This record gives sequence, structure tokens and C-alpha cells, in this order.
Amino acid sequence: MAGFQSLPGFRDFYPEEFSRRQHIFRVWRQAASAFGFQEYDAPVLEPLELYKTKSGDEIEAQLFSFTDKGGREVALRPEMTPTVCRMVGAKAGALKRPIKWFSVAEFYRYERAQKGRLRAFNQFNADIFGEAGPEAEIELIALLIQCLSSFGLTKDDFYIRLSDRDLWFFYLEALGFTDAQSRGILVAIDRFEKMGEDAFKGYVEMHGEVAAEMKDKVLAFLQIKSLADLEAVLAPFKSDKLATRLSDWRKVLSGLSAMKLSEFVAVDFGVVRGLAYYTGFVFEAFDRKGDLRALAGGGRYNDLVKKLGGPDLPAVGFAIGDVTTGLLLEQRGLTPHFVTAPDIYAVIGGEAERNAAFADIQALRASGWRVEYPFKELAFGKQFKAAAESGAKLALIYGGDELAKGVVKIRDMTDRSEREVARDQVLASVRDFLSGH
RNA sequence: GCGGUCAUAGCUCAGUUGGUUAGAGCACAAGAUUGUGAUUCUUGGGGUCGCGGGUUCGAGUCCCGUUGACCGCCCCA
Repeated sequence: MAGFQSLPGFRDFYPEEFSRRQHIFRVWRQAASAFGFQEYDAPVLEPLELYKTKSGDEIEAQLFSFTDKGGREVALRPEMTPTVCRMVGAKAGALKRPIKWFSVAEFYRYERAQKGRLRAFNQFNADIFGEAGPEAEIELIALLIQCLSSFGLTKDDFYIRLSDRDLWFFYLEALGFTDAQSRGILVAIDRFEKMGEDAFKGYVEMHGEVAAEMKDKVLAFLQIKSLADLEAVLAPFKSDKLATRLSDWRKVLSGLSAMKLSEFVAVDFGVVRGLAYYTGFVFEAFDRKGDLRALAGGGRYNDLVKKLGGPDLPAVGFAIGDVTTGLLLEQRGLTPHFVTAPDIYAVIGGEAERNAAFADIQALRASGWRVEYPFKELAFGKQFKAAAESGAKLALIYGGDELAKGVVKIRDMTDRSEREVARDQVLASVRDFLSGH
């Protein structure tokens, strides 16, 4: 069609797509509520500086940013984390701990649209502030699993890869890497799955060759599949810090195991997550078939609230996107068709009967029943067909014959039985019938 | 930001080496049917063939540009 199109990477939500999106939002909200998280929202437009402070100046290239009429540098939010850190930071002293918050919101990123990645998308964000211990990770990972399994997805559909940036840095330092070198190694690790040995090219350019024996030790960390593997690889190193980290790992894994969620979780140090503000556990959810982008990602970011001007407040959080989730649900046939069927369809004999029908229709609607009727005069046959197609459970028949007798005919659309009720009994009869089903 | 593929009705697509007023199925609407249900039959609306230019007597078809979608790279908070 000629004329206007939506902007690249932006979607129109026709009623069918809208109902699919609502289903996703409903499931997320229900899961969060079951876990005792409280919903919040925030402005779509934020100061550009908020994102530059968190992610560096380069981030601007990926943002919908502009100068507003008051000369302010602003950006459409590309994520929720800086905003929620600002909100929590500003009132941290007054908020009861632990602070467990979630949001469902739309975000905007100026990137090339691809499958599973658009310029406008929705995310569920859940964060816990004020809890430094691994209990927060247990809570969030369990919530993440609930947010996905509530759709009907199982351990055969998705899983969560659990990793730890803190342990990576500990291990690399113990191997003799400097801090800068360690960061370079982590970039290589992030790419290793996709690129193999080539992933180290960038590191070699910056820091020089990695000794073969050293590289083997780095790659050994990637082979870790369990807590036992982890303890074995780290056995040569002893420190209080390491003992604490391993104790946290035991708590997280045994906690999730007690929740019977172990089958959803894989120890996998291949996950390091892009930007470097994560300070401990990091995790990502993927579909098992592995042909989609990450479904969700998160981790601990203990320094961020302070960096954005708030108090020193530990934090963990994750986000799930609606685009990849929607694709996965579609693949698995888990997108229910929502028919917004009326409760009642009013069949109206003609213009003479219309006003009598209107009186009841309005009263029924005011009581909360969903009632439909034809706008134009239609043959009875057509109206019954329309009633059947609408999915209504009941038809109310306002014909000349009925109204002359002071009654309305009620037809049960499922078994096609009919009976007559007095005009002033319509509301009561409908209530009896529909509340019994 | 860089490469590749594609674009015909609301949807899925057909359209011959360039040749008359561009087609089908589905969907939608009306009628057959002025008091009772998904079938059937008939009919109808809907296209500047993504957009703009060029070649040609003639372009949905060939060429260039552009916009968008999809795939890959960069990035992925």
C-alpha cells in the first residue's frame, strides 16, 4: 500500500498481536506478583547523560537521542536499569529492604533491526536492591524460570546459563593476568562460542600472544559444567574471598535444587555479558534449540547505584524481552488465540423492537456482562449466524412475538435450547445462567 | 555503519523470451433467505504491481536510485 509505513524496527499491534502481547505481559505480572515484587514505571525520556554515565559515551550511537526545545540532551530509554537505580537511590533510606521491584515497559534502541531484535521492544525488568547475599540471586533466577515456564515452556524448551564475572577475574588474576589483560580475555571468552580461536585475535593485537599453556588454563574454565568441576579447577588457589564465592555458589545451586529447578540451570562460564558493570553472578536464558537470541539476561551490579549518584547499594536484576519470547512461544505453538467473545448476543427483530432491546442491553452492560448486537436490521438467520460466530454463550431474542407477550427468549448457544422469561426477569435469568458456567 | 536476498489485493501466492482493461485461493461485504447456526450458490468492494527515475512503440517483467523486510558482520545495556 502506498502512503505511510511504521518506522523501521517499530511494530503496529493489531488486535490479534495486541492480545498476544497482553498474554505475555499478564504472565510476567502474575509471576512477579507471586514472588512479591512490586510494579513501578518511569519516564520514557531521560537525560542522555544518565546512559553515558552508565555505559560510556559510545552508547549514544545506539540511542534515539536528540536535543529538546529547552536545549536539553535527552534520549528515549534503551533499558530500565539506570532509571530504576536512580529511583531507588533517591529514596533508598526510606524503602523497606529488600527492595523487590519489577516493571513492564517499552524501550528504544537505534540499531539495525533483525530477527528477535527491533528498535522498539518491551521488557520485563526485575531487580532486588539492598541484599548482598546470594539469596537475591536465588529469588531472581527462580522468578526468571517462573516467568518463562508459566507460558507452558519446559526444561526442554529453555535453560539458564549461570556464570560469575567475579570468579573469572579472580581466576585470571591468579593466572597472572593484569586487570586490563583480564578484560581483554573476557571479551575473547564472550566471542569464543561463535568465533572459536579467532576470538583471541583482538586480545593478541592489544596485549600480545597468550602462552599455549595459559590459554589451555583459560579454556579449562569454559569446560566447567558443575560445582564439583568448579571446585576442582579452583582447588590450587586458596583465599578467603574465594571461599566466600564458592560458598555463595553452593547456596545458589542448592537453593535452586531445593526448589526443584536444577534442570533449568547450567553452570556455564561462557556467559560474561557485554558491558562491564556486572560484579558477580551473571546469567542468561536461552532456548534449547539455540536458534534464537538470548531470551533474558541479568546479573549482579553492586556498584551501579553509587556510580549514578546514589548510596552504596548492592543490586541484582534481569530483563526478559518480548520479541524473542514471542518467537519462541510461536515456535512451540504456545500462543493461545484469544477470542474476545461476548457473553450475550442480542437478536433484534426490527427497528420496532430495537429500543426494548436497548433498555436491557444497557442494563446488562452496566452489570458487567459483555453484550453485542447488530447495528443494522438483519434477517434472523443472519443474526443467529452472527451470534454463533461471535462465540456468545447466550442469545437474547427480542422479536415482535416475544415483546407482545412481555417476554424475551433466551437461547443457550451451546445446546440450542430456548426458554422464555418475563422482561423484568432478564437480568436475573442471565446472571443465573452465566454464573453457573 | 558494512555486505547479501527479496518487495504483485488485508493474507498466501501465480503472472510465459517485455505485448491489450493484472489473476487465483483465503478473508471481507451483499444477495439467495422478513423468525433460528459454521455448509452451498451468486455477486461485489478492494491494486497508481513498495516509491522515484530511465531504456523501449510498449515495463509487474530490463537498468539505476530510494525506502522497507529478512539473513550475515559490528554491537547487543
